[in-house]
Amino acid sequence: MRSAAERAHRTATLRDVAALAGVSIRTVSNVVNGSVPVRESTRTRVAEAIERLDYHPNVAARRLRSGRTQVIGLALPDVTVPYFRELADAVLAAAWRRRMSVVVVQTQGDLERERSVPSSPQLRHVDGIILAAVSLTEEDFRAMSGTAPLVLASASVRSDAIDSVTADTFAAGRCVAQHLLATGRRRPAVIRPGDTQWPAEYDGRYRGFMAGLADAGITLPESHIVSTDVVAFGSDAGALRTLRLDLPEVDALFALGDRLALGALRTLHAAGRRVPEDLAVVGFGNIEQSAYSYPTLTTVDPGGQAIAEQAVALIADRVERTAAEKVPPRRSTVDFRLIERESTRVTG
Amino acid sequence: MRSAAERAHRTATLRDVAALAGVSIRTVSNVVNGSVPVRESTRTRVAEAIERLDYHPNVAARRLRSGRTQVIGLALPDVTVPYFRELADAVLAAAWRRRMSVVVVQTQGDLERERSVPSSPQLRHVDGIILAAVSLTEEDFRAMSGTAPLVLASASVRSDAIDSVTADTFAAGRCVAQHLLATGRRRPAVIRPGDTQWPAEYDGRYRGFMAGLADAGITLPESHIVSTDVVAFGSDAGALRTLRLDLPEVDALFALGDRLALGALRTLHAAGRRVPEDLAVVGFGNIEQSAYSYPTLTTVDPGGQAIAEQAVALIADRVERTAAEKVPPRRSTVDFRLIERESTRVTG
DNA sequence: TTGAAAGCGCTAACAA
DNA sequence: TTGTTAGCGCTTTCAA
Repeated sequence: MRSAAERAHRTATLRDVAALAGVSIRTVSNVVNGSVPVRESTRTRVAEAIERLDYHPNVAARRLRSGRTQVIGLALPDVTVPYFRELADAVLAAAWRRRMSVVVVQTQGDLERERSVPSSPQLRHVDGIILAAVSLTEEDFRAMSGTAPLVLASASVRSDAIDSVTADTFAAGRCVAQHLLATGRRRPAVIRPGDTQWPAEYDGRYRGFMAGLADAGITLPESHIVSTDVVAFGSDAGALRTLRLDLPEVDALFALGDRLALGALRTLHAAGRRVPEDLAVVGFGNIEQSAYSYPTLTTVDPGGQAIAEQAVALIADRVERTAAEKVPPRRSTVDFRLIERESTRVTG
Repeated sequence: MRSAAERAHRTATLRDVAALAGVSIRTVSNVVNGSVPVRESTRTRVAEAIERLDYHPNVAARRLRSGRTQVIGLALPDVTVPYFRELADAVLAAAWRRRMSVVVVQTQGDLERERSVPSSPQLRHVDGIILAAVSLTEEDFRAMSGTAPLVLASASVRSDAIDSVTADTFAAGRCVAQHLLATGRRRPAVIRPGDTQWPAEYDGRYRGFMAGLADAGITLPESHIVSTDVVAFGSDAGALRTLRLDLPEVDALFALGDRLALGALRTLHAAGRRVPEDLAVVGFGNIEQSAYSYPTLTTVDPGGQAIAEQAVALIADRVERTAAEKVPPRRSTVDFRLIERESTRVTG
């Protein structure tokens, strides 16, 4: 049985092209792959035959021989979560530019599923895998090293055992603290996701923020560290209660994620507290909506675009080199940017 | 050179397993595929050998022989757009359950890119393609029929030429009208995306709504049909201006998409018009945020989950049947649901 | 029920 | 610069 995509008209093979062009299949292969010089006149003749027969290389055969697929895997928690959705978008775009296909697999951030990514049957035929892990630890990464080319691409999770590209979320968190302090805020609070799900994802920015405050001699009281559930948080009543933002002395709020920040904005508005006049708010992620909220949200752009771009480049590079070449794990850090918008604007 | 995923330890092949089990490769193949009965004792021996060698079938070789890949393609405008993101999520989940991989390709809703989907190199090796088209017309679909198994899976776009699964958006639009009328509203307005980009996507629900109003003898004046840009709409100032919702007589608003509706909600709130007291608002899409807005949004769930599930089932079925079997195009309609929330609640 | 063997279409080593 | 050819690992026909 022929491939599904090829049923219609029996597809042309190298052999057909060779016959039509009056050369050997070797020559056709050379023309197609451009790996070996071919005389111009021959090339033209072959090209014509290819054109005429609408020849397309059979990927499976090529793969069977060469081991390359031009397919990469992208494993992430869930395309529904803003940060990962935007990572997916960027990876897809970067891969497209390089004429590679992307197989997407969702892990739901589940530890077991993340662990089994490199051995997943769904990813068995890929050249390399971009893994946006949120639950794995260094131990897991060590176990994974030495398998297929693998690049870690979360904003926060990095490793010494395998390639990783991340944002320096610690520095970003510290930068948020500095920004808040620089605009005259002195009594900040933090909102973080309560479900300890995906702790690694939020840890860096949290510690960075605390460090930034500590630099200025500020320590947060327990009551100014609020934990809440990201999703439930969306419902305003719940958020208001959770937030206890009746705390009147708080003059700045760092929400560890944009969704959290957006929820806070709504809640504060409903509660009659003015942003940024009474209270500055900063998020993290620079998701699309953050530019359209009321007021628009100051946030950190963790450089998802750049992370994606680099991750794809790293994979491509690893794949390029043959098994022989041992390249030690590389760690690459992408620049974050603090996007200043209305929610922290200095007023009157 | 070996496949990337297989470099580590030279992977076992059928031959290795056969040697270890003391049978021919034919028998091992039979055990692996379960296609032909195998004596129980033989089966056990082979299974042990497989286990011991950690044998995994080589997908490329299998594909080269059989033409199947267990990979399907998903082509959609952009994983960043709520409806398509949720479609992607559902397709990924459905495919995962069937142990299939999904290659995702973004078209940006661009006509040319949608047209070239079936012949795209990125999708050359898939068994079938789920296409969420927004710009193609019946003519394009006809041109595509007869190539790889292909299923159309937008909420609105259907075809006579190829398999399609959609929601009955016309009925849904009409249902919205009925709901609004049933709750006592008499002077509705519509907001639709102004950029005529992806017209097909919005056409059904729009016409359905109009038909529903017509049933009750209502015709909308021009001034009550507002066009606006989905994204710019997010900025409140822009929206307010665009909306001209100073129109004081309007008591109901049908926004053809949830994002539009959510924007309207914010705008109305800022303008001091109360929802649902002064004005009812209905969206379309049932995107996650619609459940968390203030007030929560009444909207239509076009059954994206079911669409995805069915699309995957249709593809799997098409792939199952060999080329010989001609199955005529099938059209499948999925149930929509009107999700009643606060924004249309009857008050007082 | 099992074995032997013929390719699927391609890449690349070896020859010319 | 080009031709010849040996497989890559698997499925499947034909025989036994």
